[in-house]
Amino acid sequence: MGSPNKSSTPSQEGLLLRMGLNDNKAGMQGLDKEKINKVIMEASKGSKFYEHELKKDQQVNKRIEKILKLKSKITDQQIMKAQLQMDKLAIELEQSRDLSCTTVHIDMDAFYAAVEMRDNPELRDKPIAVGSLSMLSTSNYHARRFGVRAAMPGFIAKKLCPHLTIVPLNFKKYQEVSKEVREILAEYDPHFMPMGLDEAYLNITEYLEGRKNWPEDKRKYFIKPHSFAVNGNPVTCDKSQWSRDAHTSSPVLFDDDPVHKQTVDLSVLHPDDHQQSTSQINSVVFGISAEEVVKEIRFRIEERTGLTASAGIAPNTMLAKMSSDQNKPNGQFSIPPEREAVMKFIKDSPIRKVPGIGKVTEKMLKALGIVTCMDLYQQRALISLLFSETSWRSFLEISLGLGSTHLERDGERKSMSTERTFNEISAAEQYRLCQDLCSDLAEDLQREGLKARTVTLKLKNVNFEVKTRASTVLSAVSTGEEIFAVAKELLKIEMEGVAPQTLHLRLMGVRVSGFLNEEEKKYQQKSIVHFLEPGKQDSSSRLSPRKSGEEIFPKASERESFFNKKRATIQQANKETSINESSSKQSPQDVKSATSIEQPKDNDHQIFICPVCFKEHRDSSLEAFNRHIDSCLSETVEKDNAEITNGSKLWENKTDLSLESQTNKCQKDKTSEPHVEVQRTDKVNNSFSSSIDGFPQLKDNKYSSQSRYNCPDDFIFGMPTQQGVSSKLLSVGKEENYEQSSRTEIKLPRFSTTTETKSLVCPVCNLEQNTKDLALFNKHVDVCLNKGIIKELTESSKSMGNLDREQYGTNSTTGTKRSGTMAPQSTSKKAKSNNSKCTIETFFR
DNA sequence: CTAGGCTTT
DNA sequence: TAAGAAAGCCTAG
Repeated sequence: MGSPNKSSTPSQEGLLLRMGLNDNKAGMQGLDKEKINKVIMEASKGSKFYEHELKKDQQVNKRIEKILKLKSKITDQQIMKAQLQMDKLAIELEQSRDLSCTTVHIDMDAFYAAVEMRDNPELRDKPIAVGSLSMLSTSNYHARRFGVRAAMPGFIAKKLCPHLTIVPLNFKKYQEVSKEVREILAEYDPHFMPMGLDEAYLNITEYLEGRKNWPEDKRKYFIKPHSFAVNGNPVTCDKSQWSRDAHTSSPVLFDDDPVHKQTVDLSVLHPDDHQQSTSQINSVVFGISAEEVVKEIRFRIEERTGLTASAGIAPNTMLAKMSSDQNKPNGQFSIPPEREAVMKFIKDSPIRKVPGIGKVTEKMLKALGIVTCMDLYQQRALISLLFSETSWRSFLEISLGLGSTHLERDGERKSMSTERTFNEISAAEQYRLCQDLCSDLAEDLQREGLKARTVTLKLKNVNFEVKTRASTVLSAVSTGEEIFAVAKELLKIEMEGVAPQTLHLRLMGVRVSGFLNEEEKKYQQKSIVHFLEPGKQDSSSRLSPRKSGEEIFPKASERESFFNKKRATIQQANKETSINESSSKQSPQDVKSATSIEQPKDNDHQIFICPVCFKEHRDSSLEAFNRHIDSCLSETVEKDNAEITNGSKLWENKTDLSLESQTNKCQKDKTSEPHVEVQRTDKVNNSFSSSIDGFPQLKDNKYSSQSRYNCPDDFIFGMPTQQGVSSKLLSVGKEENYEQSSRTEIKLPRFSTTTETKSLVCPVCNLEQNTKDLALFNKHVDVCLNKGIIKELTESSKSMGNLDREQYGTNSTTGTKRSGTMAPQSTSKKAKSNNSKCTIETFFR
């Protein structure tokens, strides 16, 4: 595939490949391909997009250079040793090869386009694509011959194929059709795994077992007289088509296409049939083999939806997916469950066909002379020395034709996001958009009843450069306001970073991740309730997260600057007394005692320190203290809200950006924070961004450290905990101590109230601790935490590093699910030297 | 943890 | 005029 195009320069070729337009998938002639590439180049050249693609391409080239340099340093001896190791591993893998499963991959042909064609007969003979002038989701096979492909902008497609009809997306419809298909699939495997709307994996092993004994009539299907009611217009199919080929209900797709080869006729449909004779012409009986079952599935899909599907049958998902690609459209391919058959198939398969190997990986491997899976196997030693362990392991498995044999139940969701591309907008509009994104996201989030700990802002500038900024907060978020509170800060920081310029964005996105599990949800809810209303048990009244942690606290930069100053003061005083202990080595215990200076030692001498004003409150009740905090906070909250409203106003009415209102606002801010110097420029956007909360810009922000302070929840019980006073503030200094203390940064608040004497549940082990002594209880929690950390450490050390010696002893399971990404990064020097060292040591173990 | 990247539909 | 959205995983720092 993809014989090199002589007319393109290497870089062009690479780029076109990257753009996904040059792999000759639709089977065009070389000449056509050349023309196509030329048109694409002309349409692309000079665009920002193209420039960015070039840049990315150069980055990949750099990576390749790096890897080649590494390669040149590898000695024959190293290769030999690696070879032996890989072979040893290969043998292990071989032993665990499991051919007992029958996996099927079903792939609807040109799905969206096919649906549109089905529903609009006028489109049938035309090249069409689904999407917009800016982006196409898919194209029909007719259009593909012109080089029109998915992920290509429509305006370029139009240049390639002026008669192209572009149909707008109609997601609801596709979802409905997809649902119909899924209903069929579920009959063969109730646990089938859908991948998007048009693909699915099935494990039909069990089904096949049961079907063995099925009587013929259970496998018999009647052929519908083919007329599809399409939007009220019955479409009758050409009779001649049907008498010739009962199963091509979509002559639509392939009528003039040489690919027609795959249309199934009755004789092909059940080669092992005995039944044809007895049944009428308009019925069909399917056999009991996997092939027959898959034919049946495809037949039923077509009968039901009028759309064709391709399928692959194989002993594992990787092979099944590759197989389904083999005879598309409207065809199927099967790899018998024999090692020999598997190897025969894998041998000549280009690595690019392997799911998980994309353009970049392909290019990198190609630079090493690896194109087919056989190359991949032959170069296994080299690969093991050049790529990360995850990568080379997966490469080895690929080259042996191994893949996961069971379909993992779709686990819990890991993240949720929404993003939007737009024409350039002002800073005020950017804030507003961010707000919208957040509330959209919150809707989805609440639909699934999720709360997230990490909020990530994604920005793409007009040069297509992508930036992400994340912040993890202790009090999980779920409402639009809560998410926005975090996202806004991230956005603000970015804006300030370029001030007095504005951000020239073309996309903004918000993502949330780190979802709370059920227990954590309950726990966090409880903590908040306790903080806000100690003594009251009515948690239901608090279910509205309007007042959850993030919301009621001031915003990040305010906290940052404000708390930092206060903390610095305390720290200063603190240092002076404890400088000796903290100077040299300090155990985690020491860190804690140093940091817990404000923690009450026992019930009798409670000293609360307000996290807002930092005043001490001796001998006051927790209720009174919390009331104090509330009042302290209410100022900042008010301010916050005012700002948000202000921002919205700015969005709605730009004329309101008068200098006067700005000045007022700044003055107001100044009153609450005397140290603030608000920058004012003539540019509306800038004054808006720099005065959005009236705080000075934080130069050289490092988000990671900053976001650590973002969350005031370490004050949730009125006391700063270890987390709140990170090593950075206390100048613990030593790296290991920092590591330790940050490791201990488990998102669990401490209990420092003793007003309630009911039993406490350890947040780590979940066991009730019948102690009234908080110090004791906290100690227990510490022990519990340490246990967890130790466990974590041992586990992570096990799975760490390249060629970790442990790994050679363990037999890896065949079922290993390969992730979507191989991301074979060039190994760092350090890693490499470790790598070979381990290699040698391990091997002679 | 954070940031950037790769891959997939 | 015009080059997507959503999600998962990997890796380096």
